[in-house]
Amino acid sequence: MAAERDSDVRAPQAVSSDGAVYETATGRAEAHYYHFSHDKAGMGSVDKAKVAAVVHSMSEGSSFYRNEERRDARIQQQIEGMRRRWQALREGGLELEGAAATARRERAAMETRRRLDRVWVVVDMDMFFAAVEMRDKPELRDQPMAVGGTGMLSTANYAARKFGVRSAMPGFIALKLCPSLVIVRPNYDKYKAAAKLAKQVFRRFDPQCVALSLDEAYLDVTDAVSRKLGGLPAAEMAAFHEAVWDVVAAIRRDVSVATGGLTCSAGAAPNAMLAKIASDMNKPDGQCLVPFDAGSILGFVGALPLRKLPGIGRVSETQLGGLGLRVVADVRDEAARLHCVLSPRMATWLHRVSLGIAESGRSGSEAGAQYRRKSISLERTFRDEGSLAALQATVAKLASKLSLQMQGSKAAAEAGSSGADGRQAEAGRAGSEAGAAEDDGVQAARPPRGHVPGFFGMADSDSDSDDAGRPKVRPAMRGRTVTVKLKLASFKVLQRSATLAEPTNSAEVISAACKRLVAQESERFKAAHGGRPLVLRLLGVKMHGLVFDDDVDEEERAAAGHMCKLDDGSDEDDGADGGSPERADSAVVGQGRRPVLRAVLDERLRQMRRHSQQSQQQHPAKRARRQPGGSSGQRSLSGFVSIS
DNA sequence: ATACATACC
DNA sequence: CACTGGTATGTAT
Repeated sequence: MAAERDSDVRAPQAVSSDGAVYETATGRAEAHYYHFSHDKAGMGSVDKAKVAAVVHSMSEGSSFYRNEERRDARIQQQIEGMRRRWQALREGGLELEGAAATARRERAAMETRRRLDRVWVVVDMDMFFAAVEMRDKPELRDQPMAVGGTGMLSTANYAARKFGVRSAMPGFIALKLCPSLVIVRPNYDKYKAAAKLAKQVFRRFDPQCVALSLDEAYLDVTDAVSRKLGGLPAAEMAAFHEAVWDVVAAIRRDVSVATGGLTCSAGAAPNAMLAKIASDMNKPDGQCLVPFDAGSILGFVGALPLRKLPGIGRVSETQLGGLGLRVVADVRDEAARLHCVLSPRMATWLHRVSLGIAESGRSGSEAGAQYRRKSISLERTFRDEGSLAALQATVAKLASKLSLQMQGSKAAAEAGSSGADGRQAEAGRAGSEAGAAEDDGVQAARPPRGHVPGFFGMADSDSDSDDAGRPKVRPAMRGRTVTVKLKLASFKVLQRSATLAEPTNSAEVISAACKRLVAQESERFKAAHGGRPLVLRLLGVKMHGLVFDDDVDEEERAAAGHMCKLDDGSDEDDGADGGSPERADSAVVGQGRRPVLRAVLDERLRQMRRHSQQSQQQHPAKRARRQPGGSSGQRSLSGFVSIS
């Protein structure tokens, strides 16, 4: 989480090639838009050692903590293996020389693909949930507060952060750190309403903007910047940067006005990855512009701690740290060696992002590609339970709930409150924000679709209409593979899956399959543990291998004897158009149609995550992934700016 | 195809 | 009191 800086009237800044922040000549625009300043403290004044001690004392000896220790031990072991390989690489050795050649070729090819002709902006609402609560209850404003429950927090305001309270922190630990902390239960409807207002602003700057979560959006503002430049060739880079700066300031100002004073932070850059990183650098209530030239970009990314890269989480950071790599420039310098120690994908991905290169086009969506979810799941945490009958009852409930969601909006609507289960309306969802600092980690990223109010205590997670008020159609789907997730009382997680002969969304079929898997595992556990029962703290049911009813192919249409033409070209999440469920980056389906919103979102997710993950075994970290070729047909700014 | 692990919000 | 929930994807087997 970017160190919180004070926020009032920050001069426009950009980062120069050495990673330092410089001022542009564009101070005025935001000077009068931004007013209040959260005290700069943020986490800056937190006594980290003390916080760590408290957190540790609260966790020590718990099942959770013991599980974490096992996990850490495993990771450390992997790192040992990596380190040995790393050190065994000899200068001048065959392997390393070969890798060096690969890395050189790779870099040259990547530089070829660098694009500086699109302007991306990532907007991130500041401590979103908490900000909404504070806006609506002034008495909370000067009070340390967080949104969530005693189990888990979603987000905390800055007063609370001073005590070390963070997103994704269990509420009971937060209360130890800050006894006066006020924990407010989430009011998702309010957050959604606020997000909707913000989105209306985003749409004015980019009609195809994508909301990645309630509190975060991605915008391609290239056209808005062009307009700002009024068609005049902004031969000067400074004038171009100023225009970008002003557009971002305008977005933030308008969001604040539209939402009744909520603030946001934003980053602008030639690609979404850089914009995302930049959005975190001047929060809260600030913005950061990454200059549109390769030299500055290399300096900017090079100085970043690896953890700042979307896709590098706690584990990858630790692994790379074990090799002595701390900032992005380190991996750039060690690209060859990394090719010898990491999986090819991970190595290539790291190399590419270390150069600040990422997809900058709108890709798939522009060709009318359609987003289709790959899986749908529900899971539930409960008190340790060792009775198989009780566990199976939960499985049945999850299965029927999932079945309902898979049957689309009609089924969900008809189900009404029957699915009830009001009793478990507990904490519902809470924190987010894996691990480290980062933004505000408002999680509720994507409300489960077809969610029936009340089941998990998240009332009305999805409204019946989209942002434009059109009725939302949630397509029915079936899945071929069912997976049950079991979290033991020890926090160890197991998963067992089975592929069915036919795709289904029947509650009975799903339930039966899941129960069988759970029963099997229960037996296996008893056999292996001298008859001790399998005690769980969580059960989950997931389906993948999905086929959508509105996504049938030609033969099916013919056989069904009707046209499944549901898509009107609107940006419905799941309009039908016969697109395949896979990526269709190059599929030129429906040229003139508006891209499906979700497809764009999917694109963003890919760009940011594609690279995450890694796996333990031998290869420590993430992977890489080549992006589909840059999309064409986009207006370029090259007429306005000289691109180096 | 299955299992596990990581990441993101 | 008490360490979430949902989706995606990489890697290994």
